[in-house]
Amino acid sequence: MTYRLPSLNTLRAFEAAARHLSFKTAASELGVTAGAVSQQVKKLENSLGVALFRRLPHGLLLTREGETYLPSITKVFEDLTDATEAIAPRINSKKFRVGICSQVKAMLPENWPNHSENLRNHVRDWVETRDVEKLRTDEIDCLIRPGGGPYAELALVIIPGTGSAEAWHFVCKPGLADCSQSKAILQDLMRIRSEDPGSVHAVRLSPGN
Amino acid sequence: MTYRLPSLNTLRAFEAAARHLSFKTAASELGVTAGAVSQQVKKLENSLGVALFRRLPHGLLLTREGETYLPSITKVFEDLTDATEAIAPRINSKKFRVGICSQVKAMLPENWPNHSENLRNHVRDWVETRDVEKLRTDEIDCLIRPGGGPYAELALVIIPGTGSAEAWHFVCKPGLADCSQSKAILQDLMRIRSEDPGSVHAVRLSPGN
DNA sequence: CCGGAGACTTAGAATTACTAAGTCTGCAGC
DNA sequence: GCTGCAGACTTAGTAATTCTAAGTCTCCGG
Repeated sequence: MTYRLPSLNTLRAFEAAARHLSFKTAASELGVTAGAVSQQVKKLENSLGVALFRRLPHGLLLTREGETYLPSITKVFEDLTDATEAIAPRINSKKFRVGICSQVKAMLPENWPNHSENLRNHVRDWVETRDVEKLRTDEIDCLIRPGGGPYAELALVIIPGTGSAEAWHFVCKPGLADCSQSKAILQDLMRIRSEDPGSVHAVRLSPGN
Repeated sequence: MTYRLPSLNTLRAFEAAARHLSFKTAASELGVTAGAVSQQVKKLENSLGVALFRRLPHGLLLTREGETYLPSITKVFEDLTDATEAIAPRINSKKFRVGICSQVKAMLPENWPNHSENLRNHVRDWVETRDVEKLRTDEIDCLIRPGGGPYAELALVIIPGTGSAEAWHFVCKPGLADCSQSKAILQDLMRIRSEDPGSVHAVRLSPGN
């Protein structure tokens, strides 16, 4: 029962690239650079010993093997998604209800979170609050506010301010800290806080800080 | 079409641990330490927000969610294996025919490669040869011999000797260098060459050296 | 003959996974 | 009741992988 499998990372890269027939577009879907996708796909092709794409100067074509492989891989990802949602529905399919302190809300774009398609996919709505208790009662899934805490039993990610601006705290249940919804929201907050995005990094702390 | 997926590494750890109901046994199947499996499973549980195991002092039990998840995950791995074998049959299902130079053979255990279950799973048989040409004619899948080369168009992994012992060369087609068969064989050779395994590392070179 | 788009390559940085060593808990044998 | 053992857990440090950034190449269109 020892499976010999290519790594999921390389398969995701392949699947996205094959759907778009473009490393660049795939990269933006996956939130990485085109070089990363290129490397992952090459790694997959090496491990299989089979070329999946024909590289053209302006895009990609699937080889016969790639053409055969794509639908199977897509189905595997769908099955995996279904299986995962069956046991952890909230995490995987539900959009977040976001609590935002008014002070922070004032610094977000007018139409947040509807300014970005990606964010709309991850956020159901938001309520103005700074009450951590609403996390425990499940009224909200995450909370964004200026400092505070400690947040025993909750996960905290600190979003530093640029210059003298105050840091923000992103708080949620520990199981939600690494899910895609949290990541999308954090990424957007980071972007908003810094037009020099290279210089600011969120600081992630363990639960209970 | 953006899937939200747990990482394959964590799923493999879960699947093996769930089948064996033991991190330790799973670890030995996967060729890592029990701590690594424990960490991976915990990471998966965190990302799902659901406990998959109940930890007992002397073993594991699946939770209801784990019980539900296991068969789906097993099936996903099987489907993935099938899909992969359909486009790259040789790499994924066939056992290797190994070429070994007599000089090296003399330094292997009497019953190599039948001394280890893992190795038996990856090696069909071996022939005494040092002829690189047999790789190109597909009579063998990999070749183990003392130095030599260059091996244009072939992949080479160098297995250093301890002390003054001569290094060995593991040569195969580029597409085969990273497959599980090669890995299993290399791992075993490394182990044989050093009872102080921490001090020796195979050196992997690009094709064409 | 340029300029742009997209794929490729590479070094180095960032992230992730693994090991090693030590802790804790309960069972089995004395 | 001790003592030894087995297996899971934790943590710090290391190893391996993945990603980015920056630069290259090739072809197409103007």
